[in-house]
Amino acid sequence: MRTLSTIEHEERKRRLLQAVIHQYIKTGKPVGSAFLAGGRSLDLSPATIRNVMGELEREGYLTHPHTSAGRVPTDKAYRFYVDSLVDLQRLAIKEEERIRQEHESRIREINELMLSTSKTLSVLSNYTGFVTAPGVDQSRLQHMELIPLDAHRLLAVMVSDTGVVKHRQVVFEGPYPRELLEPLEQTLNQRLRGQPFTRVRETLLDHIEAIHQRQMDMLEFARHVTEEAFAPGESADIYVEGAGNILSLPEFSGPDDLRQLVHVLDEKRALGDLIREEWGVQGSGARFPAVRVSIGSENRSPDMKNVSLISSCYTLGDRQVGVLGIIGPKRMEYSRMMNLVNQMAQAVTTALNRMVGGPHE
Amino acid sequence: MRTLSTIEHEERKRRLLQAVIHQYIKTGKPVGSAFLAGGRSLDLSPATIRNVMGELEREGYLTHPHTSAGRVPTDKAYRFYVDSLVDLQRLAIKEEERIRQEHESRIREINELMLSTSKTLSVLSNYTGFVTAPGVDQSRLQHMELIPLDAHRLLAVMVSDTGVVKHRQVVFEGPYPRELLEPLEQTLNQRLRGQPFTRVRETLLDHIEAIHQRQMDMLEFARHVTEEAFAPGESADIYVEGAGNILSLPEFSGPDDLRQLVHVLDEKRALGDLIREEWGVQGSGARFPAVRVSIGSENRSPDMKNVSLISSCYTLGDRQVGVLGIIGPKRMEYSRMMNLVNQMAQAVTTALNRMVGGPHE
DNA sequence: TTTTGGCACTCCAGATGTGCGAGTGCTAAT
DNA sequence: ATTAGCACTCGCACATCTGGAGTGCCAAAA
Repeated sequence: MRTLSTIEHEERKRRLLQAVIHQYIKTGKPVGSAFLAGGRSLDLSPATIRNVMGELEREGYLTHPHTSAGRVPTDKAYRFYVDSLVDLQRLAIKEEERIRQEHESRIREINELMLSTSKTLSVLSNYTGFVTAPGVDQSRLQHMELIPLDAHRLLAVMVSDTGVVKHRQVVFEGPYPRELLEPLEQTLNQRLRGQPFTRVRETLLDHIEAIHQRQMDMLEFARHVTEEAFAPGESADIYVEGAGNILSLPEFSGPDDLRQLVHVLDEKRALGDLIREEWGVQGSGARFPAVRVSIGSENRSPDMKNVSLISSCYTLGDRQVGVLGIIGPKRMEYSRMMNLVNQMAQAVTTALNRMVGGPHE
Repeated sequence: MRTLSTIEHEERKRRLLQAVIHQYIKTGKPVGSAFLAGGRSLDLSPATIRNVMGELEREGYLTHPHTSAGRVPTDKAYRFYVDSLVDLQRLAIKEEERIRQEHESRIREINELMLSTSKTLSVLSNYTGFVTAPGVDQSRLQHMELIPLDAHRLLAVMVSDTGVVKHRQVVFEGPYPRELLEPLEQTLNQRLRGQPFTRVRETLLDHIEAIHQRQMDMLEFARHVTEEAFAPGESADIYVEGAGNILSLPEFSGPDDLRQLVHVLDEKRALGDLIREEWGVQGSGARFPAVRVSIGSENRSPDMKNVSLISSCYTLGDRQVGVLGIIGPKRMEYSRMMNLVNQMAQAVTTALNRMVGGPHE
């Protein structure tokens, strides 16, 4: 029989590995040599396959659960698999339609958009879907309003250019100078429009003496309002849906793995940090690979060593303002899921830009 | 031996039942006659105890998991047990302190109050804690503001007397008459202040012709704003914390029970309805029993047949505006938990009233 | 009449054993 | 380089066994 060149050999190995992973993803059970020999794409005997699998195991792509079980892909194998999925072949039109239908109905507010998005992700993937709301870090103040509530409380309403509305009560010990409300509001709007949220507080406190031109009263008033309104608050607006889905998977039978996972989902703050970290590292500089995949131990959090995270970001203009994605088992249909996440990211981007731009822009 | 009167007999039975439940709550394992005989409070032989337990079983208070296991309390037994816990003896001062400390720090906004409350409940109980935000049904509109965003969008901000702020974008097809903003705002505030939220929409739409006095333009404008601003939106503001806690309990080992439960917690909307229903039935009319307990099958939802729900409501003035509580296994330390929930309800009531009333009232 | 000790009985839980099948690794033949 | 064949290894499912915990009932004691 003809001698195989090293290149051909490697190529075959790769094909075999893909077959193993593919099969394992489908069934979730360790896959043995006999089965693969049965499939038509590889035309080899079980014995040969065994040899190759042996190699792959030595190179760290496969493992045995125990001596006489089939092979199971390692994280390294998944990584290889995902990397080779550059194609990202278009979803069948049908599925694309499905996404639209499921998602596009009645979203008018940011809040609804987030809710709808996480739910859609969860339903279509059958795993856990999440979205982070447009981050305060990335947004700029567009408008600010001070609404008097009573003699010693007023409500500061802040609207960001991403369409997110935040509000905050400002409480005074005694009655505040009501007549200064409007002038202050004007000043604030003048100075703050377009400022990134993160800096708004310091900038303003730094330059607040400029207000002094008017009145001594105003100074204290302005300072207090600023302090309170822009005090760092609860962050981590993250929407999670379908946490239950993931629990019904066979691989999470042990109550230990399971609890870990729920713990992650429970601690939304932590989850938010994790996701932001994932996307924060390399800024929007790199021509973005659109969809990122973290497999098992590649994740920062050890609690997520048994799951994979597929995420993408959505943008407003050219700023990436939020992240969305799904959390599922390591063995999942990566190509479909990556597509789903990708589509959703685009959908959200579109929706967001239209919402903020208004219907006529 | 002396004859026992029926009364004495019943009394003993009761004591025995309590002992069984108590023990089962502690250990989670079926309790047998021998064990109870060992305890000093009952001074009876195992045989006698068996007899009595037999009776209790026939009356539906106890069951066998299988022929030769100890007895396990039924829902009926738990109900009995809870009903007999009228005492609600004060928590040890220490624990009361703990609640204060854990909870009272830095809550200034309703949102933070809710967050902090559910978290506190969860941490102190080690189960799952929840709070429903002050219901829209129970609140009245206190103030309303219309903030122009751009040529065809404005933001309606509504403040309820419970301190909850809602906002909503109103989008116009074309530009709206900006000069009518202030008059409309005034009119709205005049007519709507003090109206219950639930009715605000119809009332206004009914009487909207009254505005007609001014201008024809105004009519359409006002109608559109009203429609959009008060359109029924996402309801179910419910905060849930510590969903993970409950999963680590031995009784939820089977993935089936477990998934049910997570499902409930996942579907916050459903959970909210459930809870509201629980408290909606008999209005605030009855001198309120402060803390309510639903055990297993007493719950409306079949998904909750394996857990108990301990809840109480908090009030603003004399209106009960929200519900809080914990979800835990049927076998839990009812007296302690009921106390906890009770305390928390009082704490939230205090905080809420102070917040809304302001620091000087 | 009530309580109690005794006893037979039941049934689960855990330990132990067995056969089977799936899958491997190696070697010798092709 | 590939393949067939074969011995070997384990885990899994199943049956079997056994100890113990707990019951129900009965007859004796209080």
